[in-house]
Amino acid sequence: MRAAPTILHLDMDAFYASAEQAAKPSLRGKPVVVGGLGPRGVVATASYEARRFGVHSAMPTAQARRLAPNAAYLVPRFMLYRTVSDQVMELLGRLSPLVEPLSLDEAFVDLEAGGVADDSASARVVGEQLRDAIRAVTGLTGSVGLAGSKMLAKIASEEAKPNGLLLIEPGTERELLAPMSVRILPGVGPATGDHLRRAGMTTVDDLAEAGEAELVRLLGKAHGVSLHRMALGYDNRPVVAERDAKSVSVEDTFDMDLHDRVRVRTEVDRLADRCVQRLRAAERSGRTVVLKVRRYDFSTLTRSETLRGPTDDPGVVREAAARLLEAVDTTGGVRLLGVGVTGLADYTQEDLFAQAAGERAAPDDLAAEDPGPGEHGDESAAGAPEQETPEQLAARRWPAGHDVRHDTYGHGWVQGSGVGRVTVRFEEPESPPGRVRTFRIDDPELWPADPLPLVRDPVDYSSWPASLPKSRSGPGSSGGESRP
DNA sequence: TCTGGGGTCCTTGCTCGA
DNA sequence: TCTGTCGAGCAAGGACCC
Repeated sequence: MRAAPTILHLDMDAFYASAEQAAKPSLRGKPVVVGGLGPRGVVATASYEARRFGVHSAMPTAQARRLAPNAAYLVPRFMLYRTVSDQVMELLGRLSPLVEPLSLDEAFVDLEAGGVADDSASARVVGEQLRDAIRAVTGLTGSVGLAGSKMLAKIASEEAKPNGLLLIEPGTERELLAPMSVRILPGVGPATGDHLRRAGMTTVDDLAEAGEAELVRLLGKAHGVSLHRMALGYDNRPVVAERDAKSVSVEDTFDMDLHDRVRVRTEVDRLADRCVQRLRAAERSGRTVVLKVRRYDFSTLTRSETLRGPTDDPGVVREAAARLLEAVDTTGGVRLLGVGVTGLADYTQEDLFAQAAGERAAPDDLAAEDPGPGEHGDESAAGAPEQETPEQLAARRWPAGHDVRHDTYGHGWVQGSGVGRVTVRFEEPESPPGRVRTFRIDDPELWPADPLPLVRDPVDYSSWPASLPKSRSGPGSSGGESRP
């Protein structure tokens, strides 16, 4: 427990919303909500300005609109977020070979393994320089937690938010954790939190005092043992750089419940094909096919079937999913369908009989895949404009927040669209806030465009962190500020 | 108010073979 | 031959995370 605080946890602040504000000058300082905009959408990220209205992640977008009617509502643009995330991960990779990404905006780094820090002072210097580097390269802010374990580093970055750094000194862990809510510990969500509260435990100290046996009795072996250890500040999980995926799945929630059994079957086929596309892109195959059905009343059930060997054959997955669907009662309506594959392998040991049957039923035609109703329109094919027919022009969709280019007015983004019109604000990441113009959706001068870099000429960090840990003279280093 | 999508891990219950 | 037991594999669901 007295390990040097050389585990770093980075958490980008309100990542998707901040990236949108950086890309769109007119949104800076204003409430921004990124998420699903359909009738059943939920909030992925809210900017700090939107959070002041009570908007938060996982809230239904309809509810967010009631709380913050004047916020900007945008659909996620994963291509932009992935690009920024790659830049951040590249910086982390300069610090250590042991970087464990948790998502696009979060990662653990083992600084000691990278030889850039071995005590509190050097770890703090690295943390400050990293925050400066991220700001210089991406234009965004991130919060850094430093501690002797992953759990404590993550708690530290949470406490440091937004735009801060917190280092937990060895020996102070217990004292720091004791008064905190049990919900601060990883693995304690709403259900476990309620369970513990009913047993009279609300703080981390309550868990530590309760003892391992009592927690095991309440929560089961694995959960009870690990929770008690964490309550005492013990967590020796290593930072793991490479993690193999264990499953691949796709799912869609429909704007309206599906009642037609034939339509349900069609959607399952479509999901199976999308799932196999993802599987093949990862160069994997899988042995167990899982069908997920969420019914009209939000009850969710899964059905699975294990094949004789792993497959990446769309026909085989489609047929297995269809067999599983046969056993599910869908009267009353279906809200969500999902198809997944688990038991992943790097090779295919095809069930030859099943494969042959699949080939008879449908040729291997994934190239003809159609995107389906749940596709988010993300990563629209931007690029060299080609001649479009009037029908194609009239059918174009302009998702809110996506980039566009107009032959006359230049680069902008979609502020809204409807009744045959699309409203565009013409501005770029490093321009002043721009003005708004409205066009017909089939305007032949208007094109989907790729996102622009958030920082046009970033500081060169290619030699960073050569000078660590002795000095803090890394490029762009301003010393930063840290809390508390 | 009405709850996304893509994952991971754990628990429980059942079956089957040694 | 029958019975009990144990572990592995599978299926389903729940909780959690970002």
